[in-house]
Amino acid sequence: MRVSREQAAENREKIITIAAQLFREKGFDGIGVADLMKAAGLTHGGFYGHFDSKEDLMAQACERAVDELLQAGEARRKESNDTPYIAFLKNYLSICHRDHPGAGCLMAALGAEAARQNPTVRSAFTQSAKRLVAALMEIIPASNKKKARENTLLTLAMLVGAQTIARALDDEEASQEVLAVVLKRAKDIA
Amino acid sequence: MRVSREQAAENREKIITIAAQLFREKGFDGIGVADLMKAAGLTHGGFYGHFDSKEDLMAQACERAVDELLQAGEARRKESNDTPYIAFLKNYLSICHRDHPGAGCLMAALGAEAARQNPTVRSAFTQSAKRLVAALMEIIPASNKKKARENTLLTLAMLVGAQTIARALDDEEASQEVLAVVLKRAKDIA
DNA sequence: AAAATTATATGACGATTATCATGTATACTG
DNA sequence: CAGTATACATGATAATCGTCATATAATTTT
Repeated sequence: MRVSREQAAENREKIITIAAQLFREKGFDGIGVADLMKAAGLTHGGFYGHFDSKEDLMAQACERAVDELLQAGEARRKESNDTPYIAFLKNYLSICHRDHPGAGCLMAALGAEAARQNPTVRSAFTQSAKRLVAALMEIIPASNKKKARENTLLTLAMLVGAQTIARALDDEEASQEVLAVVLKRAKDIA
Repeated sequence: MRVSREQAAENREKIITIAAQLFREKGFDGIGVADLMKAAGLTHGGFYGHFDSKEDLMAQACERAVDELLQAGEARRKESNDTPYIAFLKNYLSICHRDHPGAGCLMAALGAEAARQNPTVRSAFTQSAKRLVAALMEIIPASNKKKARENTLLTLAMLVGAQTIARALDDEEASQEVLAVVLKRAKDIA
């Protein structure tokens, strides 16, 4: 019933990765510790050997989610004909992103819930958000640094709101309309 | 233990109003039926005499939340020197709105969670969202109807995203920066 | 005024939750 | 290789959840 130190570390990483996915899919309250561990191929008992609490995991899962986002963005940039910024917009506002929140933007999936969490989780979320902003600033077109920051915050707000609304709407046509309108107009903003 | 027909109807309205507030403050999962009833001055037992289920109440609370929003918007419009559209922007992007989600925008508070609810709740949320869009279209500046709709969807996305981010951030300065930048630039969009 | 109806209170149900205690098999350490 | 440490499994804990059954008191209805 004991595994190697190395295997234990892998298990820990897997729990965080699975949590980063399932929290985004189902919300912090939508998935329990036991189901999380089962999804990682373990039982619930070992959880508190790895983490202080569920909230401890929530904080780490926020950072992990952004890790993946930045890494995936880097990969996509190389296989696209568009500029990095246009590629980012197209991907963020895609129907694929709308339908797979578990692999998507942390802020769109968990922003509203994060606002109600304890200081540890909020702090981890804020740090992760700042890393996202910093990464977006690198690829956004702007005449100077001040404008770049403005453009970044404005664009991010548009994108987060667009996915929040598109995901909530029951009406497929209206949902796609939101994504399409924001994509069209976002290109002109920056 | 029984009240008049009229009093019972008032109680029912009160439960919906309280729910519309507390759901936006704490999330659908963040407040239980018993606490909801207690906040309305009742005990939990009578709940199922008024509603089929918690989800039934969630659906009705969405509609109520938008009722209040439109009504409050109407009232504010009369006591402002700004145009209705500018007044709306200033109010939506205010720190007051950020700090009081229970009296604020349904989509910013519950959009992400609504996407994971059952068809009844999603349908009620969608209808409520469409009423919001229709109301915003009436006051937004645009050269024609098509542009008005585009401007509305774009602006709404910006606003919902801005509040989602501003509420989530632990950093007061960064939070206010998001609201300020979006306000400044939103004025030019439409 | 008597009878029927019903809105609410009390209390309980099973299910689910986060967390913790213990046991055990195995990896590390000497 | 012997002994210790520990990662995980099993199982239990108390708390909370949505929901429902029953009792009761007061309103409607007749």
